[in-house]
Amino acid sequence: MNFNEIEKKWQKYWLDNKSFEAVTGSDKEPYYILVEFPYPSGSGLHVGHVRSYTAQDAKARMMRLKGYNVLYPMGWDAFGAPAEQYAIKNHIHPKDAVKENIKTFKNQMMSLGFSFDWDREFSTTDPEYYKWTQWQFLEFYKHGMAYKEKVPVNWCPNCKSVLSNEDAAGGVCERCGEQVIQKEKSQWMLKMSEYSEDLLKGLDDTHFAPKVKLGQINWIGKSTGVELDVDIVDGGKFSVFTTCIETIYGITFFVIAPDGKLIKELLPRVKNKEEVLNYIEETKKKSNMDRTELNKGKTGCILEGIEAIHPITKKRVPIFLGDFVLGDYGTGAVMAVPSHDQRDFEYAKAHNIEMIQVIEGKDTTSSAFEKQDYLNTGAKLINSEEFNGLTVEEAKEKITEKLINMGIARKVNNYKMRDWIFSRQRFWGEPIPMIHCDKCGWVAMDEKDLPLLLPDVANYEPTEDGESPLANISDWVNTKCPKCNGPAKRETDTMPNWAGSSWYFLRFMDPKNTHEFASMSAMKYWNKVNWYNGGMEHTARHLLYARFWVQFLYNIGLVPNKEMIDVRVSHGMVLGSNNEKMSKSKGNVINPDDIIKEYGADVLRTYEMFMGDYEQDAPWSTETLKGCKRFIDKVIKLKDKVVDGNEISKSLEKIINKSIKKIELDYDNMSYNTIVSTLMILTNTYLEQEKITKEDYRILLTLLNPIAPHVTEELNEMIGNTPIVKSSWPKYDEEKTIDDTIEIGVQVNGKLRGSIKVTNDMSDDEVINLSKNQENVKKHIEGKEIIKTIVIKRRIVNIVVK
RNA sequence: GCAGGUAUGGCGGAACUGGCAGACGCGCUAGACUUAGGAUCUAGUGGAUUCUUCCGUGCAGGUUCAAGUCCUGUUACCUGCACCA
Repeated sequence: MNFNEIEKKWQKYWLDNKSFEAVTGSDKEPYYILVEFPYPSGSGLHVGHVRSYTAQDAKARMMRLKGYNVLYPMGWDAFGAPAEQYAIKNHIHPKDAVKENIKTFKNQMMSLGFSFDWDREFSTTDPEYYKWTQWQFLEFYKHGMAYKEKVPVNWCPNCKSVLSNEDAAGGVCERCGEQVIQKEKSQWMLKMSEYSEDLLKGLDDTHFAPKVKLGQINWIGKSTGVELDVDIVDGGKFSVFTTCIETIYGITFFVIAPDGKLIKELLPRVKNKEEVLNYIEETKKKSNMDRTELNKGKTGCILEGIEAIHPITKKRVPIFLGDFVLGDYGTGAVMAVPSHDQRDFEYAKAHNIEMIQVIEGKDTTSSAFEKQDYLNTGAKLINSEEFNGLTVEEAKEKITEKLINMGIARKVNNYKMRDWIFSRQRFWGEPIPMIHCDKCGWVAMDEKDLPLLLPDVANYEPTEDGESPLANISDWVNTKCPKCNGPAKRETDTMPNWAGSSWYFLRFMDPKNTHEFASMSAMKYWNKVNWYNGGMEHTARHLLYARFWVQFLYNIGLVPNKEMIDVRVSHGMVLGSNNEKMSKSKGNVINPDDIIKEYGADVLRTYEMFMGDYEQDAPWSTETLKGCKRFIDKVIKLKDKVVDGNEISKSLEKIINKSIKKIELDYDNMSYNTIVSTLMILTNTYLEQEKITKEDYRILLTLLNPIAPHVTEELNEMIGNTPIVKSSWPKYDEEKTIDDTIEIGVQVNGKLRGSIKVTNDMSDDEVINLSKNQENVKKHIEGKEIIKTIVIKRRIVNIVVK
């Protein structure tokens, strides 16, 4: 059997017959299965893609056989740095590079037989698509959700571009690994922080995997506490945020952020201006990395000439500057309680500041007694006037109450999640459809003029000064103000690559729509993405951006649900055979094309499903792959045993029914590896038979079809059946999944001593008698007193003796 | 440091609400067929053993007639976040 030929044959058949067309509005029940669309990079499809695409493909094919109207689409996330860099490196226009790469990817996907509805294909770089990305940006802008602000941003000196906090995680550039530094730049921002609470609450309406939900919760980073006003001697005040208001009597100093607004206000009153300014400058030079990893020493200096007043005791308290306080979190200032916070403790030691212990229970001369150690332990307050003797939990309430009554505090939630920096100094992204006019300021482009196309130019490399390459193209930049018609300039920054992927799953529901990004009726029909799969590396950010985007659209009435993704799961990586991440430098990369050529797409698909727990990483093993080839060969060999017959063989009835049931359950649990092993067992059982009927064979082929679609279609055709793709999933009969007689173990004192065959109608007494008559069991209970006998139906017998 | 996850033969991994640990596959051993085998088929394969048992799911305890599974403690590795007040 020439698998290359039959694979091509069936791929053509499916395409010609539109076998996988998803029809919006069909009477069948809709089911939307999604995989993350890839960056069409120059290196082609990775075996990791094959794993998740096959898993979802098998699910899609199975659901179609079960009668669902399945939407399983594919497209291309082709904007962004990887495509641009590839183009620069290979000296071609990104547009052409992307076209080329998409072709490669699509061919590879075709050769794997994925059942995508190719009629719905699009790329985020298509003007017909990014027109709507731009249109949605304007919606953000019109609703006050997009704004431009000069902010200290993460800057990658190598890529010459601004990075979002997410892209600069850990203080290094996500793309090139270069150290990120801080730079002030005027950037478009989306007010994602306004959605913190909604994004948190919305998780309840989803069925994301627990670890995925947790990832979201961690990014949002909610903490509940108290914002407290603090007066300054000789006038003025500032606020601090704390989650430990119970330690208020332990305050011995305040610390404010060197990069925050507060210090700018206070600066005129500071006496040691030079020292303070020096420290501020120093902080600016430090990258994120320095502030977190390399420089945990508690640097800083006191603000001379400024003192705070303790809100309750009215004592004078010094104020310090310290870069362990962040300007953009909370109020940019903290109350420092060195006895009960390790950072404050270290700072106090470094600057010789006194400490007051206010919670009893630990010696605080060498380290702080922190909240994670005292909370919920019944620890009591000391040195806290009328609150002495209260537990921490009681004091938290009482002190908060007192401060609120005094009018100097309020309960506040803070979130780590910041606004989304939406500007990139890049060529290869969606142009931001904004125009700056000296008279009118920022003006949104007219919707009618969208899409704002990227200019066709030869030079698209980033400029030295960090401006977008678009800034050099004066034809494009110079335009007229939509408001006053005077001379104006276009925004030259482009959108981040996360933009296009934040709503692509909506477009798939209605990809050809020319007058809206997707019609409400189409979105209502498909309702939600039922099952979304992607890598763990995207679960935090991409999912958060996409959910934010959708929630915004929902709030302005443009999508039917606040959450448009119901189930989200993440697959494990395919590692190299040495158990390390596949990479060119390690020489452990497996190219799917080579495997398809040598073993066929069906074997590769089967193997990737079989290789291990779907959510866990798994190393590549060509040996195991060969085992899967043997399995497929066995299925082919079975054809020689087939005799006419439209009934299931009596001898196979049980195992067939059991297998169908097991496989359905496994699809729900994403246990793809046990689906394959169940099919292997079924095949092995068939092989033991003298003859099998056409019906036996047809059922096996149908069950295997979602995973190995080509060879099963071919074999099915050879025995004269209509194509599986036009048939339906076999039904099982619950009654026939139960064996009449089974063998169960017999234990004595919990140790296995024998086994017996039992039938369904046997009474417990009969089972016990049978057990006791077992040779080996007899030996172990002889001359001993039987204390207890436990019979678990169809499972086990345990005789307890003394 | 914080949060989460994982730990089962030589290897990848099975084991539903606690109920015969090691399914299935790889590898290995022996045999058959072969000029040949890196093809195929058959049998075996957790360890130890006095051949009947004993020991075995990271480690130490506990609950139970019964624990990979539940509880307490602990170790190692992986992932994410990381001076977030």
